[in-house]
Amino acid sequence: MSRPSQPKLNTTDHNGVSVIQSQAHAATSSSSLPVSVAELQQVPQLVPANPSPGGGKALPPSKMKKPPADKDSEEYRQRRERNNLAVKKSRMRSKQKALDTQQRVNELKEENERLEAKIKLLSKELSVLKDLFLEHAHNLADNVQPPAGAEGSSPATNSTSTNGQ
Amino acid sequence: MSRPSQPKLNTTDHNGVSVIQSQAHAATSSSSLPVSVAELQQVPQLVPANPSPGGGKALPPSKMKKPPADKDSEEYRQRRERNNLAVKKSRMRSKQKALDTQQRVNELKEENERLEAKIKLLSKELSVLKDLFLEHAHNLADNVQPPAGAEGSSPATNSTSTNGQ
DNA sequence: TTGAATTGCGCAATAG
DNA sequence: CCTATTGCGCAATTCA
Repeated sequence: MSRPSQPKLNTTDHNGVSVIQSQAHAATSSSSLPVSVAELQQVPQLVPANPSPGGGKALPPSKMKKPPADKDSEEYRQRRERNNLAVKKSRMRSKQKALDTQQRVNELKEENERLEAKIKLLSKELSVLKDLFLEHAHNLADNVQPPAGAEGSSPATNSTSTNGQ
Repeated sequence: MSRPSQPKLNTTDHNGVSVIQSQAHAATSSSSLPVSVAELQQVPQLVPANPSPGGGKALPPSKMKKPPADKDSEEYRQRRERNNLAVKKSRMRSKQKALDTQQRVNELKEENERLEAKIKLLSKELSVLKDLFLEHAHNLADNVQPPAGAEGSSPATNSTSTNGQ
């Protein structure tokens, strides 16, 4: 949780030294094995040994920390490369996700506009119908029963306010 | 796991070598001299000279490249630090922006729901009013004019379909 | 030309 | 043990 490892030290924290042999990938000709010297670099074993003492089973709490990092070790290089790939992948996904999210915003905004337009339309329709309704109601209430169709007799059209959000 | 195995463009791109002297601020040794050794490291001038050829004006194609990078130069360190700062800042903003965008999505989604609910409501209201209207229209059309308020005479309520967009 | 801002990349610590 | 994430520094580029 959180980030305990935060040495406020500025320049060069863990990095310290980072010498990488420039294995110019140029040539590519014959010399197949570029680096392979020094593979017998034994790390100081923090734990003397663990030859299944007694029963000969279980070895769970092997609190083996980390032998710093065998620099030019073959395996080291391999791990680094793997990690580098993972990092690249992860970052790619991250970026993609950001793009997707941005696009989502655009889509939602669009839909929002559509919905608002629809609301406007419905509101208008409603208001019209209500007005018509009121008009009739008035006619009925006033007992005004014209013999044959008589419109345009409403001086003040009560505009019903649309539901205020 | 599928390991595409990177072809060759392996590590050490521009990096090549990256040795960073610890430069522990704590005076580890007696030489209290802060830092100022080796400052006369002149870089090989890539361009011999540029004595304004022709007129004494204009200097567009001054292909002055960058003397690689004076490693322990005082100014170098300063520039690095500045850049590191800028990088941190930039990344912070970038991350913040991503968060904001994500939140924007949430807000828009919320508003969308609200709008849809409103649409549903309005549609319902409209449908009711329309029905009522039709009913009355029928009554009038059928010339059904009860002496004094007599409703409930519509056996089949015509359900007007709501406008489907 | 200069300096800040971005960007791609590798390293190491750590989370899962 | 391995991959995925994350913070960080370096260097090349792009912007102003």
